Amino acid sequence: MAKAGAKRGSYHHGDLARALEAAAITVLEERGPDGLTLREVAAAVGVTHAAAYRHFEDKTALLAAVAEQGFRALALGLAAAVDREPGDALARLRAFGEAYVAFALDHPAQYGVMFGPRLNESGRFPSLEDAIGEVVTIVAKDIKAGQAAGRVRPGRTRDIGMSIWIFSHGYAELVHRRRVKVKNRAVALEYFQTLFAPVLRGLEAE
Amino acid sequence: MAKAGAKRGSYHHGDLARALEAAAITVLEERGPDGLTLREVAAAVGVTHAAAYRHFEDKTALLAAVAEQGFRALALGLAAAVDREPGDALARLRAFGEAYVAFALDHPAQYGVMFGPRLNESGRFPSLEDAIGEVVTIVAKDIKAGQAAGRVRPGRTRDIGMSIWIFSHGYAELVHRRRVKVKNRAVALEYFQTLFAPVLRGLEAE
DNA sequence: ACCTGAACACCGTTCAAGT
DNA sequence: ACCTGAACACCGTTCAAGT
Repeated sequence: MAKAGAKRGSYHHGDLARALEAAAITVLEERGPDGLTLREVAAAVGVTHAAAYRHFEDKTALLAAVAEQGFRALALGLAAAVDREPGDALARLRAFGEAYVAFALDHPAQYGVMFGPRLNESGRFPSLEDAIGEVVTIVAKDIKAGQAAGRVRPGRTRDIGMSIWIFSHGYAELVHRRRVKVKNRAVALEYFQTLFAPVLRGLEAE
Repeated sequence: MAKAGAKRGSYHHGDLARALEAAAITVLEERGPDGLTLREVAAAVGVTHAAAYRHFEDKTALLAAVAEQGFRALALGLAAAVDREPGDALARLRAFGEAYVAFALDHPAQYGVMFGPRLNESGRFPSLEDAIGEVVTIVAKDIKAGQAAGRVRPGRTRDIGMSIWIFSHGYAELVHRRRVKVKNRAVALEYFQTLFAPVLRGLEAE
């Protein structure tokens, strides 16, 4: 049982670290954020669970790697969505929020790890912090452009970015917890637009 | 070690169920949402961990009871805060959001349980659902009053309530995860007001 | 009726030992 | 240098046995 799951080649001289990260994401999306065990991840890769400790200090370190990879993927997705948007600064902010929610909906378990366990207490994993910084940078850029164009209300750019993050994250969270009830992905995104529009209106220049 | 913690009286004919709930909340706020074990809760009450199963079907059921109690306390706090507010409907909505965030900040671990583990998948714990309903009812009442007074934008009451919930929850979540950086409770509440004001402005009648 | 004691399967972590 | 095997302490859950 422990050696099921194939992967014939030995990981001697392979990249076990990345193989474990990838397997962790797979297991995560199958079993949910709580069901992840180091032992199953190792088994999925065809290796003893103790082998993981050669590459990750502990289970938290593996989760931090998964979270970091998630934030980098999120940043790429957000940048692409914003660049794809032909409208003005406000339209780009709307696209940002929608792409953010879409990522959370499409990777629920990974998103759960990104925000779930209190990773990075006491500043372990500085590269995780860097990855989060990328996300923040993306909104900030468009908010400044919007302010320069007189479409977004003046004031601290960071505050406006936070508001957008808070609302997008809060929405994704409550959908995951089934407190916002939506039938499917399409409806979830549509309902987000409905709720997000008035919020954005509050962030417009008067 | 297992019998430390005092509580001289036998729980034979006492209310072990509620004693376990109370102990769970204490342990939770000390150890954090992840560090809670059934065994430590039982030990804190002076009972074998197996005894808990006479009162709760499993660990999840105990957590659900903790969550339910949390939602009821939250509803009481929100109702009190709103009633204390002398201003108009919008001021009451602001008071609602602030009281919501205050509760989350003051009971971080319990709040984590209320939204953390995927409790209540497949409709176990219907009374938990009831408790959540109380919270929703409170906002709805004031939104309707605000709409009647022409202060809150017309449209689906539920949507506006959701937006307020989403923003308050999202803020509390990101503070807990240290993604919103604030020095202390007072600053956290003040910063919430700063961010919440423009959002509320978007929900005003035009 | 309510709780204890002991067992079971499972987990994260460690470490000597193999190659 | 990298992985295995076996051990350790701990967990949730179950159940026969005590009172």
